[in-house]
Amino acid sequence: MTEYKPQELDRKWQQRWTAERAFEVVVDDARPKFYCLEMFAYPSGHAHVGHVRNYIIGDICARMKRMRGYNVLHPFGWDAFGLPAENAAIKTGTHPEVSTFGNINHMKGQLQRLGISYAWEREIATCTPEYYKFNQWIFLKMYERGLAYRKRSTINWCPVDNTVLANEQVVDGACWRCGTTVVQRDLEQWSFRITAYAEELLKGLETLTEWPEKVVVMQRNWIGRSDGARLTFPVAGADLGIEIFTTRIDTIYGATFVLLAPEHAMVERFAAESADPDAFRARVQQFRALDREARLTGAIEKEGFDTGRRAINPFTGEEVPIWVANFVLADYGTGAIMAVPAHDQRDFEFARKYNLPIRIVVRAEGDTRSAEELVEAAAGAGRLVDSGEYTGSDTPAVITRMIADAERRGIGRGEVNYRLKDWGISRQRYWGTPIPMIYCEKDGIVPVPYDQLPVELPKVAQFTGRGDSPLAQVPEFVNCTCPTCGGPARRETDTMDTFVDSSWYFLRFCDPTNTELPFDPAAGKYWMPVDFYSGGVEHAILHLLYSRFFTRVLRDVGLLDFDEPFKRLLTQGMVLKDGAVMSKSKGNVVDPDTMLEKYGADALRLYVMFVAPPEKEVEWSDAGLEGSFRFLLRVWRLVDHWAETVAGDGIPACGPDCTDAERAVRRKTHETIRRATVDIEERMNLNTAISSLMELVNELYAFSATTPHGGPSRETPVGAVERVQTLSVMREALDALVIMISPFAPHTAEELWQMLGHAEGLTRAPWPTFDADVAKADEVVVPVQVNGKVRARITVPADLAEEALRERVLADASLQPHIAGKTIRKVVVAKGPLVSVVVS
RNA sequence: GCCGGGGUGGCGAAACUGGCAGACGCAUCGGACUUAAAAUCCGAAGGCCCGGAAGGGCCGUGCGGGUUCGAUCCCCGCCCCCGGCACCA
Repeated sequence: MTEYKPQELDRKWQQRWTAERAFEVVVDDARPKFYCLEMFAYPSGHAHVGHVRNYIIGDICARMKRMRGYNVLHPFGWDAFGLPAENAAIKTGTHPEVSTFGNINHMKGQLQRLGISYAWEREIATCTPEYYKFNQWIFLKMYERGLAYRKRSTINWCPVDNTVLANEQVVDGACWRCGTTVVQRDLEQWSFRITAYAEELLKGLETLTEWPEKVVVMQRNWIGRSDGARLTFPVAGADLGIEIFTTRIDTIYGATFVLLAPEHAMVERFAAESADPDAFRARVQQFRALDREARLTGAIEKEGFDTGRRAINPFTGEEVPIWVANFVLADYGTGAIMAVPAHDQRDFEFARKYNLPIRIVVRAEGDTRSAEELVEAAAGAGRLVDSGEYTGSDTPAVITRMIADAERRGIGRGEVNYRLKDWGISRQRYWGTPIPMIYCEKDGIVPVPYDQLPVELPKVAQFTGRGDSPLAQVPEFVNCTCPTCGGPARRETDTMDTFVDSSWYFLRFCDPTNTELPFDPAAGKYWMPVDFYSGGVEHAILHLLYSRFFTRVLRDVGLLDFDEPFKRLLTQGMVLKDGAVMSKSKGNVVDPDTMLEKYGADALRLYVMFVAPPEKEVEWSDAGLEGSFRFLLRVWRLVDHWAETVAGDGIPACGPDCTDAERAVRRKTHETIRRATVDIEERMNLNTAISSLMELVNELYAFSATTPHGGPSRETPVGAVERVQTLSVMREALDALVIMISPFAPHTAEELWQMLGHAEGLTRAPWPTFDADVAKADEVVVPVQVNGKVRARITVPADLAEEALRERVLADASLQPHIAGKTIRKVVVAKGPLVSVVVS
């Protein structure tokens, strides 16, 4: 018997694949393409089995599709910019570039040792000028289209380190490094106008039929469309109007006050016009400060104060007080609302707290409570009361009518609002893509001309973690000439959010070396969209939404001719150890290399796919890995036992003269082909695909034991001679088994494939085809239920007619005790087949 | 609070969405091989009860109802767990 040495096989076949460039691909219009992609990796240094699970899932898919005849693009790359490398530089002084490429190098080795079939010649790293040049290119296209613009927004600022902090650098409201309480600061920053595509991004979700429902719902909620109306409440005694947004115009007769966000523009005006402006402003400031602190710790108490001004309800003509309230959001809707305490829980709490009037104007059927009796707002639909001409109308319908009336009277209009906000992309960091903009005293904001891209990161920079943007401290970078007037100018010193990098990298893989464009549109047209995309749920919203946004922008720029980048999405579950997510800080990581040394890549791959379906979380188990290794050994012994006899020439294809046992083996073989193919290709239930292969192996062991060769655990007796049909059947079974196991255990399978006498490698061997005739059984066991309980099983010819089956069932001896002397009410023959008898 | 997804043997799971619940594996136990052990091969195994045994009976997919010849699957009402959003007017 040949010994199974997985580590040697790993090396041998990995070298072979590399030498043969087995996974490289070019555009080929003659073959159907398949783009299989796993979310690229942040090069943190070491991949643990949790990360690696995702790459294995993608690899099973890629390898299988190759054998199914597809031209498979399966690339990999690195999401290489980011804060951790810069933080490390601040701590250790190592330049981010050095640590990043060191990490990439190590992780690439890990993936190669796992035998993941990547087209490595297409590898990209987002931190290279060749890549980020096109971040800048896309930015400029956005700028031209008005999709990139400057706006004031709030950032976290550490007053001691004098630096901007990312949200994850703020721990319990304090700076991660020095512990100082973080303050908010307003900065001019670049934003992408993703809201311009809000409706399209929402609509597009309906076409994503191969995405997990969960992710679609999360995106839908994130975009948060809400249909309502914008109405103007004139300010009493002033030539002013407060615009409010409401989804419940039907409750307007119950609007007993108006609320402004503390940041609302009119607040400052009211302050200035008030008797004591300073006191007024102090109160507003107090809210803003309280608000911020409370947000950091959790729930905030609703608070507000009366501005002393009054607004006129445009429907009732009634004057109502205008208050400032801390819970009104400045950046949603208009930053002002009409408060209807009877029918909105927040307004209700506010009104009770400050003794503001509560007026019921919508009643659910049978509800006769007075406003004083309410213990919470009645937020549901109902019939309007005390609502002038609208009294007696019902909630959903009356909204349309009231909006139309408002429009006619020029006091408002229907409006759609989105929760989705524009995407602030400026980061005051070094390790990212420089934003290609120039500030000139004379010409203002000037984009860097395309022929001057990329704006490269200066190699030298101080990583102190203090002060403004690190790039602002590099004069050679900052000082430049204005492209328009040639005079002295300053560069933008902020870099881009790394989500920009990952919003189009899948397009770059189509044409990774293009120096003129992000990618050749023809290559994009051939390879895109990504047919199968897998990665963690943590990217369910941002990364996937931004990618969908970029795809549409690039479509409008003329580079693409479709809307959605990812056809099928799989969100893989995490791997837990001791019930917790693996992380370096918890010290519970399982290092794939350790497992490789012990069992080889294939056992690890197989185990991780076998424990549970890919979407599910799994708990790591050494014993489980051991079990998968045992299964591979079992396969190895089986093939090794038969290889020599079965590999020879002159063995005919399986013919009609098989014994029952041989036919049973063929049946199992084809049934396994059917199940494994569907499980891998359609259902992505990789665990059940493996279990069906295990069943086949078990059956082949049992069959072997009945042949002159004997079972695989024994030496083949000298002079054992098999029926030629046995050899045909075994050859068919073993070939199919080895091919089908190869996506999971490619190294072992290649070796076995060679042992079975195949000269060509396995990576593009044709996937076996299912033959329904072979798989069909001649006899079937039919369970028979009496009043819902299985009372007998009868064996009948598979093609027995339904009528004959009924007769056989009712005549069956083992059933008699259950039906004798009773009246047969019904006999149901169900598919399966299964017979259900109803007696009484 | 709202929105998703789940609760199946000792454990991971399966049942291809209304048709034999627990495939496949892990752990366990028994047998074979071995001087012995490991490895390997073969076998047992949801719970309770009857039987010496072969075998048989009842219960069983979080809980309570319903629809159906038949429910892990569909419907109604609860309980628990895991994710996401969280004053979005």
